[in-house]
Amino acid sequence: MLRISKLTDYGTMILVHLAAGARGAKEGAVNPEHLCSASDVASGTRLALPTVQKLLKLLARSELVRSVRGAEGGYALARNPATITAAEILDVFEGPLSITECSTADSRCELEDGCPTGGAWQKINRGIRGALEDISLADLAHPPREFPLVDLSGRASRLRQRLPPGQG
Amino acid sequence: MLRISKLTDYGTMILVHLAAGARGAKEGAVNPEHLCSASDVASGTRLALPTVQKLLKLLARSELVRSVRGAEGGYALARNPATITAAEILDVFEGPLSITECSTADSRCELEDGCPTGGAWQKINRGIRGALEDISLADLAHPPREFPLVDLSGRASRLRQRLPPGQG
DNA sequence: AGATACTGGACTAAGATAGTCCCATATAGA
DNA sequence: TCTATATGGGACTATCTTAGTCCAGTATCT
Repeated sequence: MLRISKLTDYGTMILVHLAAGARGAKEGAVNPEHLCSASDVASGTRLALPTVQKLLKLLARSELVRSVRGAEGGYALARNPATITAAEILDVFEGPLSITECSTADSRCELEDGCPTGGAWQKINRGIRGALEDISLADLAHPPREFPLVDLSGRASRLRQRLPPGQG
Repeated sequence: MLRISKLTDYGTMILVHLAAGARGAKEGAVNPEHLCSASDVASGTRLALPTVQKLLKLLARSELVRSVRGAEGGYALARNPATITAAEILDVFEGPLSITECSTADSRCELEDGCPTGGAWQKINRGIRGALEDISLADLAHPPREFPLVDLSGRASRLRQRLPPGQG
């Protein structure tokens, strides 16, 4: 099935950690403004420090995380976790890549003329992306029991008999 | 974004070609029962022959394609294209892999206890998979303008303002 | 028998991935 | 000002995956 890299998974853990904010700061209040150092994050997530450093650097270059240099510096979310989407997170770590090569902007598909799939995977990709834009970092931190994804098909569904309505 | 490999893309082209069946056979009728040789498929899809041979071998081992050996042999779909799902196609070429490593059956995630994402990606993965099970090979051959995918979030949507109802 | 065509597997080159390390730079506080 | 603490930028390596090719074996039709 479709895969995201380990680093993306780690990166998500880091973001969730930052969203939880200053756990361990004074009176244990959750405060996403609180600066966490890379070491804080590494011990909090149990990931290796060099890996965490690398990923935080990446995140700081994106618009999801801000950084403060120097002693007492660190990292914090740049925006409210509810406004950061899963799609944005994937963009940071995997780039704006597409489900197939021939659907990225700068690679011309030399088979396109006779391509019998007519870009179906690309359309599916856009559908998935749209769905991921509806999932926020806050959701990732406190996920519902399931993410009921429905109707990629664009038609009345024949096969579906999954979740009853009204859960979540 | 989430990616499928080139080979999966090629494999889909091959399946679509087989679904179109005996184009070029007598009176041009579409007949998915018609046996196509690897060379037929290669010239029909403009893919390299060795690659097509490799992929057809893979497909023949799955339950999607049947093969007949010997002179006048070849490959044909084993089932009606409307009953073959995009999820099954991905399974053949990418294996029953998951969006993250720690959600496959035989790899234990040593971070699971403290994993702050609580398996959110895995849940998203199941959602995507469910949606892909609603897309048939027949759909891939004649895709709608878009695959409107909705509501991965499990809540009322805040951000959505995409496709108007009633298209497809 | 000979031609056709699938079967199984080996093999290679190129690229992506995961992880580590080093040095430069910025800041707070003694 | 000096020092400790942190981030910033990037190089580097081992390993795995991917894409693509090729060959020897086997089945079947004419």
